[in-house]
Parts: sequence; C-alpha cells; structure tokens
Amino acid sequence: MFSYEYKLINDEKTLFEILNNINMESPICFDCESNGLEVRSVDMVGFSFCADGVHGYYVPLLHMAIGEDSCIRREVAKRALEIIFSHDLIGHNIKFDLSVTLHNFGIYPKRSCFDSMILAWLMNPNQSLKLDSLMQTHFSHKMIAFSEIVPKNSDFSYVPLDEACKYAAEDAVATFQLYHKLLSLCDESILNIAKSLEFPFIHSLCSMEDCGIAIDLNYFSTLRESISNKLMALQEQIHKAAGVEFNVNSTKQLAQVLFENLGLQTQKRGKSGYSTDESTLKALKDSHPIIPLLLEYREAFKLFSTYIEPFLKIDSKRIYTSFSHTGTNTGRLSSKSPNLQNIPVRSEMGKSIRGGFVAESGNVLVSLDYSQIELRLLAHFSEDSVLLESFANNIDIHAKTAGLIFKDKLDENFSHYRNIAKSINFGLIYGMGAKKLAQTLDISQKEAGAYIKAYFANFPSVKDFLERKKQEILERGYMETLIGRRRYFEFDMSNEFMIQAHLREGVNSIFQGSAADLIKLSMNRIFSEIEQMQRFGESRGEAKMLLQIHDELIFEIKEESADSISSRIKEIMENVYELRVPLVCNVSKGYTWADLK
DNA sequence: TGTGATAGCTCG
DNA sequence: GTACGAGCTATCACAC
Repeated sequence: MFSYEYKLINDEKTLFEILNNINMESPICFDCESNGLEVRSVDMVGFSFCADGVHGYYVPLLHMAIGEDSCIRREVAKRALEIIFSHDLIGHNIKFDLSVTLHNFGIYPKRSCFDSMILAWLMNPNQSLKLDSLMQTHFSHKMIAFSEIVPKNSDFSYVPLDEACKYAAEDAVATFQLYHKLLSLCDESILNIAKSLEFPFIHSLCSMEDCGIAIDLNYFSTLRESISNKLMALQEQIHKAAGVEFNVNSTKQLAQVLFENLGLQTQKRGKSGYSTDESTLKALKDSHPIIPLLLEYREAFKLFSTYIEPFLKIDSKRIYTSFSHTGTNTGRLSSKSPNLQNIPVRSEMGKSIRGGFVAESGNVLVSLDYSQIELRLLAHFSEDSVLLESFANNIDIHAKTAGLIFKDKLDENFSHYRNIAKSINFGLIYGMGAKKLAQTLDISQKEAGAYIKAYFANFPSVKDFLERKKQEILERGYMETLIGRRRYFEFDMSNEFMIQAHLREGVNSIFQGSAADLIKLSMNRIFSEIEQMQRFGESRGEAKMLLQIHDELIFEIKEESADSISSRIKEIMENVYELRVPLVCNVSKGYTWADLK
C-alpha cells in the first residue's frame, strides 16, 4: 500500500530547518520539475525531495501564477540544493535531474547516486521503466499523470501550485519507496552490478553529455552546398531516365516507375507491393541506367536529411547527444537527439560527414576501440583451443578461420575465403542460419550450409558452447553476461519460430551484453582517473571523454598530453577484466573524426 | 494539423 | 517467417 504526505515549502526558514534535520547518512530522494525536456535549455520550475519515505516536500522556483515573491529565490535554492547534493541521492532517471541542476545552478552531487529506473532495468530490461507503471506493478498505485495536470502546449510552470506540489511530492515519495522495494526484491548479483557499475556510470554519462563534441559549421555548410547540387542533378537525371517526373523519395511512386512503367523484373516483397531497397536495386544495376543513379541519390539524400541538415540547425559550437542508459535490452547504451552512434563511416561520401566533427584548438581527438571484442568473448566463454591460441598470439582470426575450413582451396583466392570466414564469424555471434548467410555472401543456401558445417567441425567447442547456452536459456528463461547482467525471455512452446528467435537473441546478448559490461567498466575507471567530478562545469582536465560507440571511445585531449594520456587509457581498457584471451585496443588520433582509425 | 505504421538507411 | 542491437527521416493513410 502506498501513501504519502505532501507539503509546499516556500519560505527559507522552513526549508533549511527541514534540510538540516535530515541525518547526513540518509539518502535523499530528489526530483526536479522543469519547463521542458532538453536538459541544456530548460529552467528548473521547482524540485521535490523525500528522505523518510512518507513526506514529500515541494520547493517552487518558477511558477507563473504566484509570481517570484511566493517562490524560493535562486540563491536560496542553490544553497538548499548544495545541502541535498551532499547526501547520497536517489532518483528515477536521475541523470535528467542532475543535468538540469547542473545547467541551472552549476552544482553536481558529491556522493553516490542510486536510480530506481536503472535498478528496475537491471532486474528486467524488457519491462516498462516508467515510474507510474512500476508503481502500478509493485504497489498497485496509480500515480497522478503528467497529462492530467499539464495541458498540451503548456508546461509545468503554469500548473497551479497546489497541484504541482501534490504531483511533485508524489514523484519523490514514490521513487523513494520504489527504490527500497526493488532493493528488497532483487538478487544480490544484480544489486552488485548496480552499485559497482551502473550507478557510478551515471556520472560518466553526465560528463560526456555535458562535454558534447565540437563541430565545424562552415565545413557542414560547404558539404550541404555540394551535396544539394549533386542531389538536384541526380534528380533531374532520374526523371529523364524515367521519362516522367515523380517524387524519388516515395517508394510507392518509385516502384510504379521501375516495375510498371519501365517494366523491370523483380521478386515481389513486402505486404504492399514491390520493394525498392538497396539489395533489390543492386540486383538490377545492369538492367537500366536509372538504377545506379537511384543508388547514388539514396546515399546522398540520406546524408543530407539525416546528418547535414540537422547538424546545421544546431546553433552552437558543440553538439550534444543524449545517452539512454536503459535504452537497450542487452546492456548497451543508445544515443539520441541526435544519435552520434551512427555517424557514417562505411562509404567515402558518408565518411565525409566525420570531417565536420573536430577537436577544439590546441586539442586532438583520440579514438580507442576494442579489437574483435565479441569474438574474444566467444574465445573466452567457449575455451576453444584454436581461438584461444590465435588471440594469444595476435593472429588474424578471420584468416585463421579461413585456413581451417577451406584448407585445400586457399591458394585460389585468399581474400575471398577470408571474407566468407569473416561473415561466418560474425554470423556466430548473431545466431546465423544458412539462409541469411547465403544472402549475405550471395551464394546458394546449400553452399552456406556446408560452410557452417565445416566451421563447426573445426571448432567443436564453439558448437558445444552455443548449444549449451541455448539449452540453458530455454531451461532458465534468461541469459547472463560476463558480470551477470540478465535478460529474460518468455517462451511460448507452441511457437517454434519465436523460440528460435529468442534463442538467437539470447545467445547474441551474451556477446553484445558482455562487451557492454567491459567498456562500461573501462569508462568508469577512466572517468574516475582522468576526470574529477568536482571539475564539472568549470575548467576540466586535460582529457575529456566525449563519446562511446559500443566498442570505441572518443576523447578530446590537449595536444601535448595526448600521447601519454591515451597510452594510460589504453592500459586501463586492456586490463579492465581478466579474460582467457588478451584484450587489445587500437589507438588513433587526429584533428577531425575523419582522421581517426 | 497531428499521429502511427511502414520502408529504408545509418552505425556497432 | 529464421542474423543481433539501436535511432532518424520520409511518405502515406487516417484521424481530428
């Protein structure tokens, strides 16, 4: 049963009386209300806190209806927040509250942070992590909905004070109670991951989000000019080749042009007619001159609309992403608004986007990426002697694989067979089937099946490991990573397709999730060694961690110390965890992101 | 004018 | 209907 008491605090004396009466060893649940969601631009409208699981206090800072005089003044609020931030803190998605406080008041907590959203995510990443649904699940309590008190196109600063107080106080008390409830429910191993890895990781993320990465707007303007010229020219050529003007971005219109007007032949795919995706177009590339034009147009338009245009709308020297700590089922991070984890790299035109991400004057960008981390984990888990020995001796693993499964054919075309081996190695981690491997390599399904068979004949312990894990997932209903992070699956035994899909997901999560474990451990170590939390918002140290892209970290470092600091980071990353194989990092530096790797 | 689904593409 | 994990943009159909 959930209940709470709420109280508005809008006089200074009461505020400090309450705060000073809280035992310094008691954690405080903290929640702030703002007039928007973009942490870098919003104003803190008020904040609530709870230290006993019963009383929720709301401190108004910016409420339109009552005016400044009835609110707590900023300098008073700052002193109050400094007291709160000298306690351990509890929050629900506390990264948001920390960022808003940092940007409004320039202060950052001095002690540990605990997060009920992260804890719930660790317990089961596949559940809704919203405070109201967790409260419904664990307390059968229905929270006041944000939409009930904030009309559309309005914001929290217009909410009548009493309602605001009731709402905000409920958030603080609910979070306090939920956090403790989850503590009582979760396994010790999950709690250990939370306390030793994920809770400290909040600070690593806050720091990266706060840093951002410098961009060269002139560079992007020039790129926009050349790509938009290119797009206009391509569009004209495409219309000419089609004999009709149409919207090239419309797959529907394009399908009509290609498969009806021009009479090109393809296999129908999808629910509503013809597919026009890249693989379909590539299969048709010699059958009509319009096809290569379309492929080029698609690539250029993607760069233009997804990257160049949005980046040019940013009116600051640096660009700031938001990392989602709990955005995946595997333990990985995700990045949004904008997503800086999918900046193009594979094609030359795509890579040009990276030239617009730069180091500020006097600095360089440094990238460190884990080499073959998922295959190293496969070697570690399976204890396959060939894999272990290859990694121990730093042998090219794809070449070694090719050597074993294509023994007699190797002389013919080495790089061809190395590529096949590479696809198989990737496929193992994805839980491949012969069909998809055949598609990827553009060979027959039978041939692909033979390759897979040849692989397992040469790597029997890999086969044993994968089958053992599938069996385990099926029996237990969950998988575990290197450090014990879990992902649960519900098996409907009447649906074979879903069973197989879950087993692939489960096996893949072992590698993807363990790799995430390792890089997060590294990031925490790097953060606490090279970045000092008390430097937040002021002049930072000589090195800043800017981005994580799953198996890679990007730093901005003062030029003169770049070499020494990056070798120290490399040392941390390579020694973060003892596996049965060495962990290896590649390091590169440059003035722009395009210069890395 | 807004919203959700679909198709397609970017990355690791 | 059989290769894992993400996020963004455009079009299109349909609601208000």
